[in-house]
Amino acid sequence: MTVSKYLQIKNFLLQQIEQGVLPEFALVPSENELASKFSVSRMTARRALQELAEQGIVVRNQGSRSTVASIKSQSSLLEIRNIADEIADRGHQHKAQCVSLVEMQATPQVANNLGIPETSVVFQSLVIHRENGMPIQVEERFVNPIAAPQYLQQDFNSITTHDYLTEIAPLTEAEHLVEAVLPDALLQTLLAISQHQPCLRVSRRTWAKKQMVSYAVLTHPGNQYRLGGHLTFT
Amino acid sequence: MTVSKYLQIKNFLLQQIEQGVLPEFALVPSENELASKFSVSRMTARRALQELAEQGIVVRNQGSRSTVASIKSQSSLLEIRNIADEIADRGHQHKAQCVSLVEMQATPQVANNLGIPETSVVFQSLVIHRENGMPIQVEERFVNPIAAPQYLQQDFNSITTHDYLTEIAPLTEAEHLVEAVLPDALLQTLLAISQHQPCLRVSRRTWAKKQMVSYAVLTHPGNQYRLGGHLTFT
DNA sequence: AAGTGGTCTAGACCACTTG
DNA sequence: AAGTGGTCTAGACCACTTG
Repeated sequence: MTVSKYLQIKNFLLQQIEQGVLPEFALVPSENELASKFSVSRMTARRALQELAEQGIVVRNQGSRSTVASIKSQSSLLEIRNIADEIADRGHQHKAQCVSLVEMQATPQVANNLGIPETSVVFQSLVIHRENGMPIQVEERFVNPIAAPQYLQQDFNSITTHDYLTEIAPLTEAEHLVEAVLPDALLQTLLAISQHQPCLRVSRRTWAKKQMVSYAVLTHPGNQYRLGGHLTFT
Repeated sequence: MTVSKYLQIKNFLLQQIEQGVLPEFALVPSENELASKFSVSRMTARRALQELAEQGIVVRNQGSRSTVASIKSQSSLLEIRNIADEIADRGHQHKAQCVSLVEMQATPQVANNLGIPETSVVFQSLVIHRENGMPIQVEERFVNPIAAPQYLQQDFNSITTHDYLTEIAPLTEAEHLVEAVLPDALLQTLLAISQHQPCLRVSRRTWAKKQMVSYAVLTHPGNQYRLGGHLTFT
């Protein structure tokens, strides 16, 4: 499988940005420069820049040069995305660290969110996601044992919970709740932030067919993470 | 100002979909058909389809024809809702208080978000929304004077900015950014909260047809407001 | 085999910003 | 005046799904 030319250029630029060769607000090579450097037509070089612009990574300036956008992260509310893919798309390195993976008695809140009896046991995982080493999400997830009986046997340092769950049971439905919260002591430690740093929390319930699979509480430092969405009305 | 060809094609297709000529899952004209119908090169027709695909309005199927996307996946999350309607739906009383309504020089940030020259003037409104007397949203809105020339003459204590703007120019598109922030001094006063109370901020840009209409920064006390969404996958 | 979308070329003219 | 990004053309070859 050969990588298409525009993707090669895109990845080259992403790498330059990631490595700091092209810092925030730096001038990006022009379409013509990229075309000649990569022995490619201008339309192909253009496509690489265009897609980076759509992802909010570079800013196009008609009449003058494109620049590297401000670093703040952005992700789409419209898609259920794997945090690992999101980070990879930004050309950054993702690492997941599984802090705990246990079976526990469902609390009333958890049982309610998973739609199971209060007497049930559930699986619980706590994973820290890092982007280039910086903690960007603490993922606390409660899983319905009926939907994923082998959950406790997985290694969530090497596969994300999201990937594992979609593999064994494709998602058919999801529900979100987004709110701003202050971090408790545990979150302060895990995210390496102060008690007054606001956090963006996404609580997500997912279904496969009609069965509820998991309830996840995803907490992000407010200064590191944003959610974006684009809507078109007909 | 003439409208570019790919936009003409895009708008034509949007209209067909809107009017039900092309319902959910219908086959969309191929790139070649559009090219010949509009006397345009295939690359130009392609661009129209490509952008519709990026917006999730059509689905591209390599080797076979593009189709109109399922309605569910389009109208998914973060509806554009009027805060007044939302509060009314909860059976509560809504009151809006217009704090200021002025013409101002666009700051670079505002000009950028409205897609207008930095030398332009814009209209700015600042409105507090209350639910049963409790402040629940501070709405700071910047409006493109070209899109809403009579904006300054309205009474935003009795009609919401949202209602007024949708009345004079139906929304066709919106873009959101959601983040967690700490309130500045003004917000602390207006929302009656402390400096350490996290807030949920939604920045929203809206378009009517191809014209950008307004840029709104909506700030809510984190303990009073949540955003919800439900997604179904097909 | 015919049609479709995905990638790509080597040109062109334009509006815009900068020296 | 020179460089930039925005739009557009008329071709090409390919991988893929369909009859």
